[in-house]
Amino acid sequence: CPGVHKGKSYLWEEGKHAENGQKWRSLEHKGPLFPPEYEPLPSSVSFLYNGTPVILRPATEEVATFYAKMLDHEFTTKEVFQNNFFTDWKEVMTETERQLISDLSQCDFSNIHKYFVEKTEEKRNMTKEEKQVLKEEANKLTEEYGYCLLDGHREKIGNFRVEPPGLFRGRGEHPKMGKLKKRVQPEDVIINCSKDVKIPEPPPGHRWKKVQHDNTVTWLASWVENIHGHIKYIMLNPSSKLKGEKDWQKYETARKLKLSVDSIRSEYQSAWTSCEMKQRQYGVALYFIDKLALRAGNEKDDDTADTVGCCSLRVEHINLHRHLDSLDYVVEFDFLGKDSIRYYNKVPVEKQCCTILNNFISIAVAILCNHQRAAPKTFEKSMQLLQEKIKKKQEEVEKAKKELKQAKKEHKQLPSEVSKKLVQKMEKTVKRLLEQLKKLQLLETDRNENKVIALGTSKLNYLDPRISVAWCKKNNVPVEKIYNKTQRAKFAWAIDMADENFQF
DNA sequence: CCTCAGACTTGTTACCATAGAC
DNA sequence: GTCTATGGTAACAAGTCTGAGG
Repeated sequence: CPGVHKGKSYLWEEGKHAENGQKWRSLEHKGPLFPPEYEPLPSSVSFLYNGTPVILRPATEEVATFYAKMLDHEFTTKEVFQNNFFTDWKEVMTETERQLISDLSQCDFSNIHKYFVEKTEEKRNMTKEEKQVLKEEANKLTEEYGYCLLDGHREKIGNFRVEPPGLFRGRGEHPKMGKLKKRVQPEDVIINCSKDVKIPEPPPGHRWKKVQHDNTVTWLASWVENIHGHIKYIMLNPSSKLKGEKDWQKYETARKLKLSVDSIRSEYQSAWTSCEMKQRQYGVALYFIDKLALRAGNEKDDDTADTVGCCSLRVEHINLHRHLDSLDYVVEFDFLGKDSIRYYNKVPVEKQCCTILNNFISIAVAILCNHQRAAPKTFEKSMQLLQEKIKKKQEEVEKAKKELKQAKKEHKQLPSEVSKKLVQKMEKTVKRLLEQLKKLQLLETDRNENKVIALGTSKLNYLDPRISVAWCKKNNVPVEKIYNKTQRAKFAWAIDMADENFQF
Protein backbone atom coordinates (compact mmCIF):
# COMPACT_ATOMS: atom_id res chain seq x y z
CA CYS A 1 0.00 0.00 0.00
CA PRO A 2 1.68 3.23 -1.07
CA GLY A 3 1.40 5.92 1.54
CA VAL A 4 2.27 3.76 4.53
CA HIS A 5 5.89 2.97 3.73
CA LYS A 6 8.37 2.35 6.51
CA GLY A 7 7.35 5.28 8.64
CA LYS A 8 7.84 7.75 5.85
CA SER A 9 4.92 9.77 4.60
CA TYR A 10 5.02 9.38 0.86
CA LEU A 11 1.79 11.28 0.65
CA TRP A 12 3.52 14.26 2.03
CA GLU A 13 6.49 13.83 -0.27
CA GLU A 14 4.26 13.47 -3.28
CA GLY A 15 2.47 16.65 -2.37
CA LYS A 16 5.71 18.49 -1.98
CA HIS A 17 7.03 17.22 -5.29
CA ALA A 18 3.81 17.90 -7.10
CA GLU A 19 4.01 21.58 -6.29
CA ASN A 20 6.90 22.30 -8.60
CA GLY A 21 6.62 19.18 -10.71
CA GLN A 22 9.66 17.51 -9.18
CA LYS A 23 9.68 13.74 -9.48
CA TRP A 24 12.86 12.96 -7.55
CA ARG A 25 15.72 14.49 -5.62
CA SER A 26 18.50 12.14 -6.66
CA LEU A 27 18.80 9.65 -9.49
CA GLU A 28 21.73 7.41 -10.28
CA HIS A 29 21.99 4.61 -12.84
CA LYS A 30 24.37 2.86 -15.23
CA GLY A 31 22.70 3.93 -18.46
CA PRO A 32 20.92 1.57 -20.85
CA LEU A 33 22.32 -1.73 -22.04
CA PHE A 34 22.99 -1.91 -25.77
CA PRO A 35 22.32 -5.00 -27.87
CA PRO A 36 25.43 -6.86 -29.04
CA GLU A 37 27.07 -5.82 -32.30
CA TYR A 38 26.07 -7.69 -35.42
CA GLU A 39 27.89 -10.99 -35.94
CA PRO A 40 28.35 -11.75 -39.64
CA LEU A 41 27.08 -15.09 -40.89
CA PRO A 42 29.52 -17.96 -41.38
CA SER A 43 30.70 -18.13 -44.98
CA SER A 44 28.87 -21.42 -45.42
CA VAL A 45 25.53 -19.63 -45.16
CA SER A 46 24.82 -17.81 -48.38
CA PHE A 47 22.24 -15.42 -49.63
CA LEU A 48 21.17 -16.17 -53.20
CA TYR A 49 20.16 -13.70 -55.84
CA ASN A 50 18.75 -15.16 -59.01
CA GLY A 51 19.99 -18.52 -57.78
CA THR A 52 23.61 -17.38 -57.39
CA PRO A 53 25.35 -16.84 -54.04
CA VAL A 54 26.09 -13.17 -53.35
CA ILE A 55 28.36 -11.91 -50.60
CA LEU A 56 26.84 -8.88 -48.89
CA ARG A 57 28.67 -6.34 -46.80
CA PRO A 58 27.90 -6.84 -43.08
CA ALA A 59 25.44 -3.93 -42.81
CA THR A 60 23.45 -5.18 -45.80
CA GLU A 61 23.63 -8.74 -44.57
CA GLU A 62 22.35 -7.73 -41.16
CA VAL A 63 19.17 -6.28 -42.62
CA ALA A 64 18.79 -9.39 -44.75
CA THR A 65 18.88 -11.52 -41.59
CA PHE A 66 16.01 -9.48 -40.12
CA TYR A 67 13.88 -10.45 -43.08
CA ALA A 68 15.13 -14.04 -43.16
CA LYS A 69 14.23 -14.57 -39.50
CA MET A 70 10.64 -13.55 -40.24
CA LEU A 71 10.08 -15.81 -43.21
CA ASP A 72 7.71 -17.99 -41.20
CA HIS A 73 5.40 -15.08 -40.54
CA GLU A 74 2.46 -14.38 -42.74
CA PHE A 75 3.22 -10.69 -42.91
CA THR A 76 6.37 -11.15 -45.01
CA THR A 77 3.97 -12.10 -47.81
CA LYS A 78 2.21 -8.73 -47.62
CA GLU A 79 2.95 -6.28 -50.35
CA VAL A 80 3.25 -3.27 -48.06
CA PHE A 81 5.68 -5.17 -45.84
CA GLN A 82 7.81 -6.26 -48.78
CA ASN A 83 7.89 -2.84 -50.39
CA ASN A 84 8.81 -1.05 -47.19
CA PHE A 85 11.49 -3.60 -46.40
CA PHE A 86 12.99 -3.53 -49.85
CA THR A 87 13.07 0.27 -50.01
CA ASP A 88 14.85 0.50 -46.66
CA TRP A 89 17.14 -2.41 -47.41
CA LYS A 90 18.29 -0.83 -50.65
CA GLU A 91 19.24 2.28 -48.72
CA VAL A 92 21.70 0.25 -46.67
CA MET A 93 23.24 -1.41 -49.74
CA THR A 94 26.41 -0.27 -51.49
CA GLU A 95 26.05 1.05 -55.00
CA THR A 96 27.21 -2.28 -56.42
CA GLU A 97 24.79 -4.26 -54.30
CA ARG A 98 21.96 -1.98 -55.27
CA GLN A 99 22.73 -2.37 -58.96
CA LEU A 100 22.64 -6.13 -58.68
CA ILE A 101 19.72 -6.61 -56.28
CA SER A 102 16.87 -4.86 -58.00
CA ASP A 103 14.07 -7.35 -57.48
CA LEU A 104 12.98 -8.75 -54.12
CA SER A 105 11.33 -11.75 -55.71
CA GLN A 106 14.75 -12.87 -56.94
CA CYS A 107 16.11 -12.86 -53.39
CA ASP A 108 16.46 -16.19 -51.66
CA PHE A 109 16.84 -15.93 -47.89
CA SER A 110 16.10 -19.58 -47.18
CA ASN A 111 19.66 -20.55 -46.25
CA ILE A 112 19.85 -17.73 -43.77
CA HIS A 113 16.46 -18.67 -42.40
CA LYS A 114 17.51 -22.28 -42.00
CA TYR A 115 20.68 -21.19 -40.21
CA PHE A 116 18.71 -19.32 -37.57
CA VAL A 117 16.24 -22.16 -37.10
CA GLU A 118 19.16 -24.48 -36.47
CA LYS A 119 20.68 -22.01 -34.03
CA THR A 120 17.48 -21.90 -31.97
CA GLU A 121 17.40 -25.68 -32.06
CA GLU A 122 20.99 -25.82 -30.78
CA LYS A 123 20.15 -23.45 -28.00
CA ARG A 124 17.19 -25.57 -27.02
CA ASN A 125 19.36 -28.68 -26.91
CA MET A 126 22.00 -27.19 -24.63
CA THR A 127 22.82 -29.09 -21.47
CA LYS A 128 21.50 -28.00 -18.14
CA GLU A 129 24.91 -26.72 -17.14
CA GLU A 130 25.31 -24.63 -20.27
CA LYS A 131 21.87 -23.15 -19.74
CA GLN A 132 22.78 -22.38 -16.14
CA VAL A 133 25.88 -20.46 -17.24
CA LEU A 134 23.81 -18.36 -19.65
CA LYS A 135 21.26 -17.71 -16.97
CA GLU A 136 23.87 -16.51 -14.54
CA GLU A 137 25.34 -14.18 -17.13
CA ALA A 138 21.91 -12.72 -17.76
CA ASN A 139 21.35 -12.30 -14.04
CA LYS A 140 24.62 -10.47 -13.72
CA LEU A 141 23.60 -8.01 -16.41
CA THR A 142 20.22 -7.47 -14.77
CA GLU A 143 21.91 -6.95 -11.47
CA GLU A 144 24.22 -4.35 -12.99
CA TYR A 145 21.94 -2.49 -15.38
CA GLY A 146 18.46 -3.44 -14.19
CA TYR A 147 18.35 -1.19 -11.13
CA CYS A 148 18.79 2.46 -10.31
CA LEU A 149 19.08 4.52 -7.15
CA LEU A 150 16.18 6.93 -6.80
CA ASP A 151 16.14 9.16 -3.72
CA GLY A 152 18.35 6.59 -2.05
CA HIS A 153 16.06 3.63 -2.81
CA ARG A 154 17.18 0.84 -5.10
CA GLU A 155 14.45 0.57 -7.73
CA LYS A 156 13.89 -1.87 -10.55
CA ILE A 157 14.05 -0.45 -14.07
CA GLY A 158 11.28 -1.50 -16.46
CA ASN A 159 13.22 -1.69 -19.71
CA PHE A 160 16.94 -1.24 -19.26
CA ARG A 161 17.84 -2.47 -22.73
CA VAL A 162 17.96 -0.27 -25.81
CA GLU A 163 15.59 -1.73 -28.41
CA PRO A 164 17.55 -3.80 -30.92
CA PRO A 165 17.37 -3.12 -34.67
CA GLY A 166 14.89 -5.10 -36.72
CA LEU A 167 11.92 -4.78 -39.03
CA PHE A 168 8.94 -2.83 -37.77
CA ARG A 169 5.76 -4.86 -37.70
CA GLY A 170 3.08 -2.59 -36.27
CA ARG A 171 -0.42 -3.90 -35.60
CA GLY A 172 -3.29 -4.20 -38.03
CA GLU A 173 -2.91 -2.85 -41.53
CA HIS A 174 -0.03 -0.60 -40.69
CA PRO A 175 1.32 1.41 -43.62
CA LYS A 176 4.85 1.30 -42.21
CA MET A 177 5.10 -2.46 -41.67
CA GLY A 178 8.43 -3.89 -42.82
CA LYS A 179 10.40 -0.67 -42.44
CA LEU A 180 13.85 -0.91 -40.96
CA LYS A 181 14.10 -0.04 -37.31
CA LYS A 182 17.65 1.25 -37.12
CA ARG A 183 20.30 0.39 -34.58
CA VAL A 184 20.44 2.96 -31.80
CA GLN A 185 23.89 4.34 -31.02
CA PRO A 186 25.00 5.88 -27.73
CA GLU A 187 25.31 9.09 -29.75
CA ASP A 188 21.49 8.99 -30.11
CA VAL A 189 20.83 8.57 -26.40
CA ILE A 190 20.09 11.28 -23.85
CA ILE A 191 20.94 10.40 -20.27
CA ASN A 192 18.92 11.85 -17.40
CA CYS A 193 20.33 11.64 -13.86
CA SER A 194 21.18 13.92 -10.97
CA LYS A 195 24.11 16.30 -10.99
CA ASP A 196 25.93 15.06 -7.96
CA VAL A 197 26.24 11.38 -8.91
CA LYS A 198 28.48 9.26 -11.10
CA ILE A 199 27.41 9.83 -14.69
CA PRO A 200 26.91 6.57 -16.61
CA GLU A 201 29.78 5.56 -18.89
CA PRO A 202 28.98 5.34 -22.58
CA PRO A 203 30.25 2.15 -24.27
CA PRO A 204 33.99 2.37 -25.10
CA GLY A 205 34.76 4.68 -28.01
CA HIS A 206 31.36 6.34 -27.81
CA ARG A 207 29.77 9.39 -26.27
CA TRP A 208 26.20 10.20 -25.23
CA LYS A 209 24.09 12.59 -27.24
CA LYS A 210 23.56 14.61 -24.08
CA VAL A 211 23.59 14.27 -20.33
CA GLN A 212 20.85 16.23 -18.56
CA HIS A 213 19.65 16.62 -15.00
CA ASP A 214 15.92 17.17 -15.26
CA ASN A 215 14.08 16.02 -12.15
CA THR A 216 10.67 17.05 -13.46
CA VAL A 217 10.56 13.86 -15.55
CA THR A 218 10.80 10.21 -14.53
CA TRP A 219 12.87 8.72 -17.36
CA LEU A 220 16.51 7.68 -17.15
CA ALA A 221 17.38 7.66 -20.83
CA SER A 222 15.69 8.42 -24.15
CA TRP A 223 16.25 8.30 -27.89
CA VAL A 224 14.28 9.08 -31.02
CA GLU A 225 12.98 6.05 -32.86
CA ASN A 226 13.28 6.30 -36.63
CA ILE A 227 9.97 4.78 -37.76
CA HIS A 228 7.65 7.54 -36.54
CA GLY A 229 10.17 9.89 -35.02
CA HIS A 230 8.72 9.28 -31.55
CA ILE A 231 10.74 9.32 -28.36
CA LYS A 232 11.46 6.05 -26.58
CA TYR A 233 12.23 6.02 -22.89
CA ILE A 234 13.99 3.98 -20.27
CA MET A 235 11.67 4.13 -17.26
CA LEU A 236 11.07 2.43 -13.96
CA ASN A 237 9.31 -0.87 -13.35
CA PRO A 238 5.68 -0.68 -12.19
CA SER A 239 6.87 -2.03 -8.84
CA SER A 240 8.77 1.19 -8.14
CA LYS A 241 7.61 3.75 -5.64
CA LEU A 242 7.39 6.39 -8.33
CA LYS A 243 5.07 4.39 -10.58
CA GLY A 244 3.15 2.99 -7.65
CA GLU A 245 2.30 6.37 -6.25
CA LYS A 246 1.21 7.61 -9.66
CA ASP A 247 -1.04 4.58 -10.02
CA TRP A 248 -2.50 5.16 -6.60
CA GLN A 249 -3.16 8.79 -7.45
CA LYS A 250 -5.02 7.63 -10.54
CA TYR A 251 -7.45 5.55 -8.50
CA GLU A 252 -7.90 8.37 -6.04
CA THR A 253 -8.97 10.53 -8.96
CA ALA A 254 -11.45 7.85 -9.93
CA ARG A 255 -12.84 7.83 -6.41
CA LYS A 256 -13.33 11.56 -6.53
CA LEU A 257 -15.01 11.21 -9.89
CA LYS A 258 -17.52 8.89 -8.31
CA LEU A 259 -18.78 11.79 -6.22
CA SER A 260 -19.63 13.89 -9.23
CA VAL A 261 -20.71 11.21 -11.66
CA ASP A 262 -24.39 11.97 -11.16
CA SER A 263 -23.99 15.60 -12.06
CA ILE A 264 -21.80 14.69 -15.03
CA ARG A 265 -24.51 12.37 -16.28
CA SER A 266 -27.24 14.93 -16.01
CA GLU A 267 -24.98 17.49 -17.63
CA TYR A 268 -24.32 15.43 -20.73
CA GLN A 269 -27.95 14.44 -20.97
CA SER A 270 -29.00 18.04 -20.96
CA ALA A 271 -26.42 18.68 -23.68
CA TRP A 272 -28.48 16.37 -25.92
CA THR A 273 -31.13 19.04 -26.21
CA SER A 274 -28.75 21.89 -26.85
CA CYS A 275 -29.35 23.91 -30.00
CA GLU A 276 -25.66 23.75 -30.74
CA MET A 277 -24.48 20.79 -32.75
CA LYS A 278 -21.15 20.83 -30.93
CA GLN A 279 -22.87 20.49 -27.58
CA ARG A 280 -25.02 17.61 -28.77
CA GLN A 281 -21.94 15.82 -30.10
CA TYR A 282 -20.23 16.36 -26.79
CA GLY A 283 -23.25 14.99 -24.96
CA VAL A 284 -23.46 11.82 -27.03
CA ALA A 285 -19.71 11.22 -26.99
CA LEU A 286 -19.52 11.48 -23.23
CA TYR A 287 -22.55 9.22 -22.94
CA PHE A 288 -20.83 6.50 -24.97
CA ILE A 289 -17.63 6.81 -23.00
CA ASP A 290 -19.63 6.49 -19.80
CA LYS A 291 -21.96 3.72 -20.93
CA LEU A 292 -19.59 1.66 -23.07
CA ALA A 293 -16.18 2.64 -21.73
CA LEU A 294 -14.95 3.56 -25.18
CA ARG A 295 -11.54 5.17 -25.46
CA ALA A 296 -11.55 8.93 -26.06
CA GLY A 297 -10.20 8.64 -29.61
CA ASN A 298 -7.60 11.29 -30.30
CA GLU A 299 -6.49 12.56 -33.67
CA LYS A 300 -3.96 10.29 -35.33
CA ASP A 301 -1.18 10.63 -37.87
CA ASP A 302 -2.02 9.47 -41.36
CA ASP A 303 0.84 7.01 -41.49
CA THR A 304 -0.59 4.68 -38.86
CA ALA A 305 -3.25 1.97 -39.02
CA ASP A 306 -6.76 3.39 -39.47
CA THR A 307 -8.20 2.87 -35.99
CA VAL A 308 -10.70 4.99 -34.10
CA GLY A 309 -12.07 5.76 -30.65
CA CYS A 310 -15.23 7.52 -29.50
CA CYS A 311 -14.47 10.99 -30.80
CA SER A 312 -12.99 9.78 -34.08
CA LEU A 313 -15.85 7.43 -35.01
CA ARG A 314 -17.03 7.92 -38.57
CA VAL A 315 -20.42 7.38 -40.19
CA GLU A 316 -19.39 3.99 -41.54
CA HIS A 317 -18.71 2.76 -38.00
CA ILE A 318 -22.28 2.78 -36.73
CA ASN A 319 -25.68 1.59 -37.84
CA LEU A 320 -28.93 2.74 -36.32
CA HIS A 321 -31.92 0.43 -35.87
CA ARG A 322 -35.43 1.43 -34.84
CA HIS A 323 -35.95 -2.19 -33.74
CA LEU A 324 -33.37 -4.90 -33.45
CA ASP A 325 -33.57 -8.25 -31.63
CA SER A 326 -36.79 -7.15 -29.93
CA LEU A 327 -35.12 -4.00 -28.66
CA ASP A 328 -35.88 -0.39 -29.57
CA TYR A 329 -33.40 2.27 -30.68
CA VAL A 330 -30.30 0.18 -31.10
CA VAL A 331 -26.88 1.49 -32.12
CA GLU A 332 -24.73 -1.10 -33.82
CA PHE A 333 -21.00 -0.35 -33.51
CA ASP A 334 -18.44 -1.93 -35.79
CA PHE A 335 -14.97 -0.44 -35.90
CA LEU A 336 -11.27 -1.13 -35.31
CA GLY A 337 -10.08 0.29 -32.01
CA LYS A 338 -6.71 0.38 -30.33
CA ASP A 339 -4.27 -2.21 -31.72
CA SER A 340 -6.74 -2.73 -34.59
CA ILE A 341 -8.91 -4.86 -32.36
CA ARG A 342 -12.44 -5.03 -33.67
CA TYR A 343 -15.17 -3.54 -31.52
CA TYR A 344 -18.58 -4.95 -32.29
CA ASN A 345 -21.56 -4.17 -30.09
CA LYS A 346 -25.28 -3.66 -30.32
CA VAL A 347 -26.47 -1.19 -27.73
CA PRO A 348 -29.98 -0.02 -26.97
CA VAL A 349 -29.89 3.69 -26.24
CA GLU A 350 -32.29 6.45 -25.27
CA LYS A 351 -34.58 7.52 -28.09
CA GLN A 352 -33.21 11.02 -27.92
CA CYS A 353 -29.66 9.82 -28.38
CA CYS A 354 -30.70 7.82 -31.42
CA THR A 355 -32.36 10.85 -32.96
CA ILE A 356 -29.24 12.93 -32.50
CA LEU A 357 -27.05 10.24 -34.05
CA ASN A 358 -29.42 9.97 -36.95
CA ASN A 359 -29.12 13.69 -37.36
CA PHE A 360 -25.29 13.55 -37.38
CA ILE A 361 -25.37 10.85 -40.00
CA SER A 362 -27.91 12.54 -42.29
CA ILE A 363 -25.72 15.91 -42.21
CA ALA A 364 -22.71 13.77 -43.47
CA VAL A 365 -24.91 12.17 -46.11
CA ALA A 366 -26.35 15.51 -47.14
CA ILE A 367 -22.90 16.90 -47.62
CA LEU A 368 -21.96 13.86 -49.65
CA CYS A 369 -25.00 14.22 -51.89
CA ASN A 370 -24.73 17.95 -52.26
CA HIS A 371 -21.17 17.64 -53.43
CA GLN A 372 -22.50 16.29 -56.66
CA ARG A 373 -24.75 19.22 -57.20
CA ALA A 374 -23.42 21.81 -59.61
CA ALA A 375 -22.56 24.95 -57.75
CA PRO A 376 -23.82 28.15 -59.29
CA LYS A 377 -21.53 29.66 -61.93
CA THR A 378 -21.10 32.87 -60.05
CA PHE A 379 -20.25 30.92 -56.94
CA GLU A 380 -17.00 29.51 -58.30
CA LYS A 381 -15.91 32.91 -59.48
CA SER A 382 -16.68 34.72 -56.27
CA MET A 383 -14.98 31.97 -54.28
CA GLN A 384 -11.90 32.33 -56.43
CA LEU A 385 -11.81 36.04 -55.78
CA LEU A 386 -12.22 35.41 -52.10
CA GLN A 387 -9.40 32.88 -52.08
CA GLU A 388 -7.13 35.33 -53.84
CA LYS A 389 -7.99 37.89 -51.21
CA ILE A 390 -7.17 35.39 -48.48
CA LYS A 391 -3.88 34.51 -50.09
CA LYS A 392 -2.93 38.15 -50.37
CA LYS A 393 -3.84 38.72 -46.76
CA GLN A 394 -1.79 35.74 -45.70
CA GLU A 395 1.22 37.14 -47.51
CA GLU A 396 0.68 40.47 -45.84
CA VAL A 397 0.55 38.72 -42.47
CA GLU A 398 3.78 36.85 -43.21
CA LYS A 399 5.50 40.03 -44.24
CA ALA A 400 4.32 41.93 -41.21
CA LYS A 401 5.39 39.08 -38.93
CA LYS A 402 8.87 39.14 -40.42
CA GLU A 403 9.10 42.87 -39.96
CA LEU A 404 7.93 42.52 -36.39
CA LYS A 405 10.60 39.91 -35.74
CA GLN A 406 13.22 42.17 -37.23
CA ALA A 407 11.99 45.13 -35.21
CA LYS A 408 12.10 43.06 -32.03
CA LYS A 409 15.62 41.95 -32.83
CA GLU A 410 16.79 45.46 -33.44
CA HIS A 411 15.11 46.69 -30.30
CA LYS A 412 16.86 43.98 -28.31
CA GLN A 413 20.25 44.86 -29.74
CA LEU A 414 19.87 48.59 -29.38
CA PRO A 415 16.86 49.56 -27.27
CA SER A 416 15.53 53.04 -27.80
CA GLU A 417 12.24 54.88 -27.64
CA VAL A 418 12.00 54.81 -31.43
CA SER A 419 12.66 51.10 -31.72
CA LYS A 420 10.18 50.39 -28.96
CA LYS A 421 7.52 52.40 -30.75
CA LEU A 422 8.24 50.51 -33.94
CA VAL A 423 7.81 47.15 -32.25
CA GLN A 424 4.49 48.26 -30.77
CA LYS A 425 3.35 49.56 -34.12
CA MET A 426 4.26 46.31 -35.87
CA GLU A 427 2.54 44.27 -33.21
CA LYS A 428 -0.65 46.24 -33.83
CA THR A 429 -0.33 45.76 -37.57
CA VAL A 430 0.10 42.00 -37.23
CA LYS A 431 -2.88 41.77 -34.93
CA ARG A 432 -5.07 43.80 -37.24
CA LEU A 433 -4.04 41.79 -40.30
CA LEU A 434 -4.67 38.52 -38.48
CA GLU A 435 -8.15 39.65 -37.56
CA GLN A 436 -8.89 40.61 -41.12
CA LEU A 437 -7.60 37.25 -42.31
CA LYS A 438 -9.78 35.42 -39.84
CA LYS A 439 -12.83 37.31 -41.06
CA LEU A 440 -12.10 36.38 -44.65
CA GLN A 441 -11.56 32.74 -43.76
CA LEU A 442 -14.82 32.72 -41.85
CA LEU A 443 -16.53 34.12 -44.89
CA GLU A 444 -15.02 31.36 -46.98
CA THR A 445 -16.29 28.55 -44.75
CA ASP A 446 -19.65 30.23 -44.46
CA ARG A 447 -20.00 30.42 -48.19
CA ASN A 448 -18.80 26.88 -48.66
CA GLU A 449 -21.31 25.57 -46.20
CA ASN A 450 -24.06 27.61 -47.75
CA LYS A 451 -23.20 26.04 -51.04
CA VAL A 452 -23.89 22.51 -49.90
CA ILE A 453 -26.48 22.99 -47.26
CA ALA A 454 -28.72 25.34 -49.24
CA LEU A 455 -29.82 27.10 -46.12
CA GLY A 456 -31.97 29.57 -48.02
CA THR A 457 -34.51 26.98 -48.98
CA SER A 458 -34.99 25.76 -45.46
CA LYS A 459 -35.08 29.26 -44.17
CA LEU A 460 -37.82 30.28 -46.52
CA ASN A 461 -39.85 27.12 -46.74
CA TYR A 462 -39.32 24.71 -43.94
CA LEU A 463 -38.43 26.57 -40.79
CA ASP A 464 -41.26 28.13 -38.88
CA PRO A 465 -40.17 31.80 -38.85
CA ARG A 466 -41.66 32.22 -35.40
CA ILE A 467 -38.85 30.05 -33.99
CA SER A 468 -36.25 32.36 -35.47
CA VAL A 469 -38.13 35.47 -34.42
CA ALA A 470 -38.49 34.19 -30.88
CA TRP A 471 -34.79 33.39 -30.79
CA CYS A 472 -34.00 36.93 -31.94
CA LYS A 473 -36.19 38.49 -29.31
CA LYS A 474 -34.83 36.26 -26.60
CA ASN A 475 -31.22 37.04 -27.49
CA ASN A 476 -31.69 40.69 -28.40
CA VAL A 477 -30.65 40.11 -31.99
CA PRO A 478 -32.33 42.47 -34.48
CA VAL A 479 -34.54 40.54 -36.89
CA GLU A 480 -32.83 42.43 -39.73
CA LYS A 481 -29.74 40.39 -39.04
CA ILE A 482 -31.36 37.17 -40.13
CA TYR A 483 -34.03 38.25 -42.63
CA ASN A 484 -33.56 40.69 -45.48
CA LYS A 485 -36.23 43.12 -46.60
CA THR A 486 -38.07 40.65 -48.82
CA GLN A 487 -37.96 37.97 -46.15
CA ARG A 488 -39.19 40.35 -43.51
CA ALA A 489 -42.07 41.21 -45.78
CA LYS A 490 -42.89 37.57 -46.26
CA PHE A 491 -42.69 36.82 -42.57
CA ALA A 492 -44.35 39.98 -41.36
CA TRP A 493 -47.01 37.86 -39.75
CA ALA A 494 -44.50 35.91 -37.78
CA ILE A 495 -42.54 38.96 -36.68
CA ASP A 496 -45.76 40.47 -35.46
CA MET A 497 -47.04 37.34 -33.82
CA ALA A 498 -44.15 35.64 -32.06
CA ASP A 499 -42.82 36.83 -28.76
CA GLU A 500 -39.75 35.44 -27.03
CA ASN A 501 -41.77 32.72 -25.38
CA PHE A 502 -42.97 31.15 -28.59
CA GLN A 503 -42.72 27.34 -28.55
CA PHE A 504 -43.08 25.36 -31.73
C1' DC B 1 -5.68 30.28 -28.16
C1' DC B 2 -3.89 26.44 -30.48
C1' DT B 3 -0.63 23.03 -31.74
C1' DC B 4 2.36 19.54 -31.08
C1' DA B 5 6.27 17.47 -28.89
C1' DG B 6 6.94 15.06 -24.99
C1' DA B 7 5.73 12.14 -21.20
C1' DC B 8 3.41 8.65 -19.51
C1' DT B 9 -0.18 4.71 -19.47
C1' DT B 10 -2.28 0.79 -21.60
C1' DG B 11 -2.43 -3.28 -24.19
C1' DT B 12 -0.81 -7.17 -27.10
C1' DT B 13 2.44 -10.50 -28.20
C1' DA B 14 6.54 -13.26 -28.00
C1' DC B 15 9.19 -15.74 -25.20
C1' DC B 16 10.57 -18.49 -21.43
C1' DA B 17 10.47 -21.13 -17.21
C1' DT B 18 8.01 -24.34 -14.84
C1' DA B 19 4.57 -27.66 -13.45
C1' DG B 20 1.73 -31.33 -14.47
C1' DA B 21 0.39 -35.01 -17.89
C1' DC B 22 1.70 -38.91 -20.12
C1' DG C 1 12.34 -38.13 -19.70
C1' DT C 2 9.61 -35.62 -22.95
C1' DC C 3 5.68 -33.01 -24.15
C1' DT C 4 2.49 -29.46 -23.45
C1' DA C 5 -0.33 -26.18 -21.01
C1' DT C 6 0.09 -22.16 -18.33
C1' DG C 7 1.38 -18.05 -16.25
C1' DG C 8 4.67 -14.45 -15.71
C1' DT C 9 7.26 -10.99 -17.80
C1' DA C 10 10.02 -8.46 -21.27
C1' DA C 11 9.44 -6.06 -25.31
C1' DC C 12 7.44 -2.65 -27.66
C1' DA C 13 3.48 -0.73 -30.17
C1' DA C 14 -0.28 2.26 -29.60
C1' DG C 15 -2.95 4.84 -27.07
C1' DT C 16 -4.03 9.35 -23.86
C1' DC C 17 -3.25 13.83 -22.26
C1' DT C 18 -0.72 18.00 -20.82
C1' DG C 19 1.81 22.12 -20.90
C1' DA C 20 5.39 24.92 -23.28
C1' DG C 21 5.88 27.94 -26.72
C1' DG C 22 4.70 30.16 -31.04
